[in-house]
Amino acid sequence: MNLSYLLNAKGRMIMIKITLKGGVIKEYEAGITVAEIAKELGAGLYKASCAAKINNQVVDLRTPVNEDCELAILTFNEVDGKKAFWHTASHILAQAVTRLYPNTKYAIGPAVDNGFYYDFDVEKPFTAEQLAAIEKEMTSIVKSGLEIERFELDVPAAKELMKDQPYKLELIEKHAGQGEKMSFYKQGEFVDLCAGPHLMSVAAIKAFKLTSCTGAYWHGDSTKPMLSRIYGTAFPKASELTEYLTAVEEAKKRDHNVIGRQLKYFCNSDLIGQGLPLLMPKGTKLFQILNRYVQDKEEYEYGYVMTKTPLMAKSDLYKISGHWDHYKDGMFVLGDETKDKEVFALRPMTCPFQYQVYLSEKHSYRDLPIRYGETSTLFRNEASGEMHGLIRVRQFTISEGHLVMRPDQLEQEFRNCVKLLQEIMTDIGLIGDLSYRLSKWDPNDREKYIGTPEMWDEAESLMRDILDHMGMEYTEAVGEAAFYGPKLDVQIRNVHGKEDTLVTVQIDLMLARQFGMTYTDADNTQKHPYIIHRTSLGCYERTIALLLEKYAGALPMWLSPEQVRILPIGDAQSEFARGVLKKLNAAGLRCTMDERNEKIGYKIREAQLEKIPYMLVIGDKEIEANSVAVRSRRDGDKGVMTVEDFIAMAVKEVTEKVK
RNA sequence: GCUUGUAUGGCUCAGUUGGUAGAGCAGUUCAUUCGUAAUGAACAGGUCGUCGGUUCGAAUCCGACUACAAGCUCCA
Repeated sequence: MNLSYLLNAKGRMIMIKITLKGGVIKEYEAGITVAEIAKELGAGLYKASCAAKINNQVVDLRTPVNEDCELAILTFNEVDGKKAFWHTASHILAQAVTRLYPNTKYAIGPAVDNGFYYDFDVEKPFTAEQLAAIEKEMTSIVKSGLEIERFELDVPAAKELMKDQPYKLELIEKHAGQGEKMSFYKQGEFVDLCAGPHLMSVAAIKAFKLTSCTGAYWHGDSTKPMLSRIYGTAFPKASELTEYLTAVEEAKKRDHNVIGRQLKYFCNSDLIGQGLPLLMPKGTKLFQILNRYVQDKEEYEYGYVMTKTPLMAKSDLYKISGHWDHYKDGMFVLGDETKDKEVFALRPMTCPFQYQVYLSEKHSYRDLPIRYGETSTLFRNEASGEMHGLIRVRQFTISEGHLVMRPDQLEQEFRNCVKLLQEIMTDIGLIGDLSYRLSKWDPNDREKYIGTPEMWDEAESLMRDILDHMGMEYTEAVGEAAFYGPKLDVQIRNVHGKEDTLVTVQIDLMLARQFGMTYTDADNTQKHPYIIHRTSLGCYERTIALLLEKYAGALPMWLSPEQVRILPIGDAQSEFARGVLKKLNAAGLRCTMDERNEKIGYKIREAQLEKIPYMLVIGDKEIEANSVAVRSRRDGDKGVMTVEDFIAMAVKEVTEKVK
């Protein structure tokens, strides 16, 4: 290897200045590797090092440093350190699998948010039973402490090395045009085409666990073959692994799909069908509370007017809107196009319906914006494997709205939509769990979208500008837009870590043209309005699911279907207790009474398990003092107070929406 | 739609190598009127998701379908 570039004119080693964390500058000979620097800085740091950043670029520990730079050694405590750690774990997994199942073709194995996976092409997909054996093999690999070497090959040599690995060949082919060399990592007999970075040896992956196995399409493309994916996670210390696994188990206990059924918020019926949950009385009450809250807020604070439009329409409507061409697979079509004179379809979105309301009269620029709101039930024929509790269903009700406006009003209206949704998310307590995503179209997949590239560029840059003006933090995602325009998607994770869109605000410059929607401007010309499609609370079913998970079923007082339960000790207190019940109901509190002939401990246990915020125990002592003994589900016995004091306290908790 | 699992009384689960089902909770009835997370007893409740196959015999083995779970794809 020719290292002459590391020498100066006099043939002496060039010294370079490296700025470390905290601004410390150290001098090293050019060509020193990051790992050597880490070792020089301290054995502990070297042992913990996973990767590094040179001038803010993530690099492998083996990277030679040839010029002055800023250097940060990354350990498992940094995100990119974790990624390298997990990526190395995925190689150990692949090595174990290829040892146990020599005919395996291996595809890709990256780090993900909380661990790693590796995709394999095997004759029979892996099942959970096989994971233990694979883990055992992984353990022996880790114990062997194999060093991990990195090397590079040109394309022909890379292809020769990977000649038995079709997926790797495909990846090499994909990168071949870029003129770069292919990098490989080798640990013992196992070699993988891989961009890295990786740890120096397999020995650090002490605590790991294979968590699940499942199918996954090659390149995430459902037309490609399905591979067998194994998920796992790993940590530097066993205690951290245990902690993580315990946290995952704890999170699953909050699963709305479990507690929502347990607490009788919803159920399903085989006879009714998949993705069609039934809201039970408690779920319906919660729906009603949220719905009234949203409708009032939109009408009285944000200037919305309400519509109530049909749940279905003739195919003609969807042909104009573009749904027939772009969304038909997702719709429930009633009738047979080839035979019936008229074919109807249940609506998958509200937009074209509210547009018809707009179109029913002439509009002046002075009338705008018009903000249409609707508690709108929608129907989407999701593929059978996609349903999930209340989060993904075939019929759902959304806090829907369409704002029709002049272009000059767009920014203000958009800002108000975001403000509204943030106020609502603050009130219900989910604000801290949200992330924002600008969902853009995919210019390489024109089929999926209507409109011209110019219109898309305009709509997307309008949205980006507004978001930037607002100082919002957001990510951008290609190919996530609606077929008619870009979206600001408000994302949230469920207990399984899966991300879904909770709320969306969309800019639509296209559909007004399709439908011939106009207003008369000040210069007496007809113009197409801009439209914002938006939700505020999102869809009720999904939001209810996330609320149940957030609070593990113990909803805040203002959202609780049953806020107070009165528990008389015996029949003797019934009359007094009924009087208390009346007063509480009159104060607007959702209150019931448990008059059953049961012991007080039994009644308390039930109310506690049902997560009723307050229990009022009434015995002779309370009657005598004209009071109630208050027990909170959170703090237990809170002592005795007068009915009036309790009402004042409870009402305050409701009005202030205490979490 | 795809991959892997799962499916036993309202709920949570047992059911050993195939010999037509068992518990706890919930329910009903009776007794108990009780002070901060389960009073006691008795009774009732299931052709083991559906359909078909193998077998003298199927909850148990095989197949198809339906539903549920996690993941992939898709999506609010």
